[in-house]
Amino acid sequence: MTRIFFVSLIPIRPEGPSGPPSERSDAARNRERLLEAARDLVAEHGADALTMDMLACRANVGKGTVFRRFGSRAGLMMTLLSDAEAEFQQLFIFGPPPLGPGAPAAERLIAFGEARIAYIDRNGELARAAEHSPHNRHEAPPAQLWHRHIEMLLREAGVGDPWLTASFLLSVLDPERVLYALRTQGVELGRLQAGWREFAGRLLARPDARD
Amino acid sequence: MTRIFFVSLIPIRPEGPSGPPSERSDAARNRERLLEAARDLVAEHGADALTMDMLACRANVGKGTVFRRFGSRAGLMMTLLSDAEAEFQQLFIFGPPPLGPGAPAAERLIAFGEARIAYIDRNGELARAAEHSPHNRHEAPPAQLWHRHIEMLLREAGVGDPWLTASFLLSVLDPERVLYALRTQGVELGRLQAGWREFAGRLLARPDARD
DNA sequence: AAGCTAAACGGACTGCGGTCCGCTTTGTAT
DNA sequence: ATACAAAGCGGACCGCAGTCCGTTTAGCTT
Repeated sequence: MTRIFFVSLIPIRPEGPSGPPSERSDAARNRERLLEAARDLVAEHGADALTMDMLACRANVGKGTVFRRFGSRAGLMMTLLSDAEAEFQQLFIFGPPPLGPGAPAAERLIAFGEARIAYIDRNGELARAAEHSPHNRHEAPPAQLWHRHIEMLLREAGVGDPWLTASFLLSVLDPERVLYALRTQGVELGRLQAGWREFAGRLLARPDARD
Repeated sequence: MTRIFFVSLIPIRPEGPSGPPSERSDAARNRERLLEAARDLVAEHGADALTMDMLACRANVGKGTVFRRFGSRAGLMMTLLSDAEAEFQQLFIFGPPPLGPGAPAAERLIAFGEARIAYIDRNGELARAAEHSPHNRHEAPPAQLWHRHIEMLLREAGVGDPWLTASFLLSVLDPERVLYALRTQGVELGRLQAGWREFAGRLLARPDARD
């Protein structure tokens, strides 16, 4: 049985550049200024070093404006990530196997983790900062989508309690943890991915393997 | 081959009540005051609501004193947990099987996770706060001990890259995640433990099962 | 008992994320 | 052109973790 998910694909953030309420011109101008300044600051000093005051100052904008636009520091980081995130989503939902549909669940799960780890290796600091919110946390739209995706794969593979198991697997792929391994512990990207392959492979290994 | 680990068992915190440099009397008095005040505040309002100013005020002590004693908020929480933590350590190192030595690795791992989840259900807020440090994080003595323990079990079970796999499993048992499932998502303790049983069980299932 | 020194003390201060609210700008209705 | 509401703006303000440094005190020495 095929489940159809009504997935809103791109809208990582609720509002696109031109929403129905039609953004006021000064607001649009300020949003551009802020995004440009934020990208510059991240490029120069890294995501962790970016402070909201610094950003407001650089963009010649009041601090209140920054928070009205993005809600929080995490929301800003989310916005900065949205392009990369949308691309990643495309790949595992519509892309070619084994990441996209067409491959067996076990292979798709392995590919998902490998791709996610590579993603974190590239965009990890932003991703980590995007989750560092007192509220939200694991409730951001992308996280929910990953969860549903993995849950579906696990159900396909006949794992009991796929929902909970998906949570477990997402813990392993948490940017905080993955970055800690990559940066602080100095684990090589390849080793991490190989570890995931064995981990996920064992988890979905069918005792009655036959193919 | 049996590996012998020189494990310093109790010292979750570096210094005990009577260290060699012999604590000054006023310092000892203030430490007691602070611990009592901290326990009261946690009992009254929960660990998350405890602020360092509040604690200093309640203990009739300067803020600087609080930080000299515990280093950080996380350090304070660590200290408050040290008794429960030491007890937990005793159980999985010296206690009866299946948690303690004597049972097969797979069973010990399952028991470890179940015990850890129950522990987090009891002391989770403190444990989560104890890890919420900008520095340290996964480097606190207890976490290293758990890691070595799980690593040993995985090696015994013939898992490749036991070190990395142990990191993965500890991600799943992270207080942040477990508490989120228990409190925010409303997952029942029993379901969480059952999920872990299946998860860890699958992971260590030997394809050539014979016993 | 008096003097001395290192340890301990306390609270003002900093930096940061986030909020609030009185003022300004924009787009529209007349 | 003018008036007017609402959306937007900005920066003073708050709470909190953590630091700094001038002052106090415990406990040893003589």
